Amino acid sequence: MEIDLILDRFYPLPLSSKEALMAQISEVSHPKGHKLLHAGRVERNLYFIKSGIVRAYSDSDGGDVTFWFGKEGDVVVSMKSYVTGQEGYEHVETLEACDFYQMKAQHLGDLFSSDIHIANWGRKLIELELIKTEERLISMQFKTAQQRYLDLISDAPDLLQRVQLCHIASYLGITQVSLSRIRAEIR
Amino acid sequence: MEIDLILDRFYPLPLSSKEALMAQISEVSHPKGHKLLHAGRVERNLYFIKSGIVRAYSDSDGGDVTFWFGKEGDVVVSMKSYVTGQEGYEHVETLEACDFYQMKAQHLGDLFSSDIHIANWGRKLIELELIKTEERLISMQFKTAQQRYLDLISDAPDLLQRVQLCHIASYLGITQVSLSRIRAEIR
DNA sequence: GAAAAAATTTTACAAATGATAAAAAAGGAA
DNA sequence: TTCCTTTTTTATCATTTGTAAAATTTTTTC
Repeated sequence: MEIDLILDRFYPLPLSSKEALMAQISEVSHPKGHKLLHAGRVERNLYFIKSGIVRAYSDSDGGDVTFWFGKEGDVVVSMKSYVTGQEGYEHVETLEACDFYQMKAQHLGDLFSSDIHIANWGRKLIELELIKTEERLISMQFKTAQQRYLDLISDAPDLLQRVQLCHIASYLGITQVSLSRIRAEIR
Repeated sequence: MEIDLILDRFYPLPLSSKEALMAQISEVSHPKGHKLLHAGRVERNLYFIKSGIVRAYSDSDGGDVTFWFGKEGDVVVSMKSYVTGQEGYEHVETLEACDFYQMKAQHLGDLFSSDIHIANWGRKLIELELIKTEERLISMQFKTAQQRYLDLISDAPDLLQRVQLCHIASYLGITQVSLSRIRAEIR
């Protein structure tokens, strides 16, 4: 997905603002398995996914817990790190070979201060992210694992083809064994 | 909490911007049990809590599920409704007699378009909200109900005094019986 | 303060999920 | 292909959580 299209996904930008954004963006590619963001660091870059798929995860007692998948058109940013300037709690790794559009968080911050259209574009981007997170939180709170799995395959059927089941299980908040049982029941 | 202090919680605003915001704000009070926002409606107002406590909840099969508590200084808004202009999925009701600062979403939108400081203030407000929601999602995914309860009483001990346990149980994603078991274990 | 209502806890049993280990299936490399 | 590694499924048992109903405590009302 071209950067031009990605930027337009969130909020209509005047051409001059879009160009100001694009002037700060470079392209970068990473192979499958590359770690893009590291928990415990203050991350200084953010990314838009041109192609490929990534996951965000946190360390836990018995392994890691995936809490987000990103694909073409999505923004990759260590939210905690970006918002508060403190160490982030998430790792992000590529699950396929990926192409990214890369930008320094500092540069984006500068644009927020100088261009009101970009400030509102950034606001909208975060607002949409918040809605999605809120909806997932609610579904974690009052849907069963089986319902969450069914929702997932209807919302993002390609995920099953592209992502290992162990990551999907942890994204759903269950063990891989439980997921396997659910899949067997449905069949 | 005075509106002046509330506005400053998120982002430093120049005096002129703060005054522009305050010019659009009026005060309103509601008794305990009042429904401030309704699921299924497009809500046109947002609120800052001057005093009191509220909960946001969604309808579910067997009753309602509380997914947010708001108290002094917090913003009350139907996020879905406000962001997308579509019907919201949440109800908000007062759990105590409450005083609010009220504002029309439309007016705030106008200020976002005309005042870059307010646009960035709004962005910061949402960013902080997103962090909180993300942290809760992660804790739902990889902490036990008991850990979540312990976190809650250390983060917001006053909640236990002010809110019924059935709401706290549903906020934690468990039944009231489970919560009761946890409380008995800890004692 | 007593009666009534509401909120919380307890109990017993059922269902769902987790932990572990082992088997089966799928995918990759020589 | 054939071997080897990784991923997924199956089976067993232990633990957690849910459901429903009763018992207890707390709060409200008169």
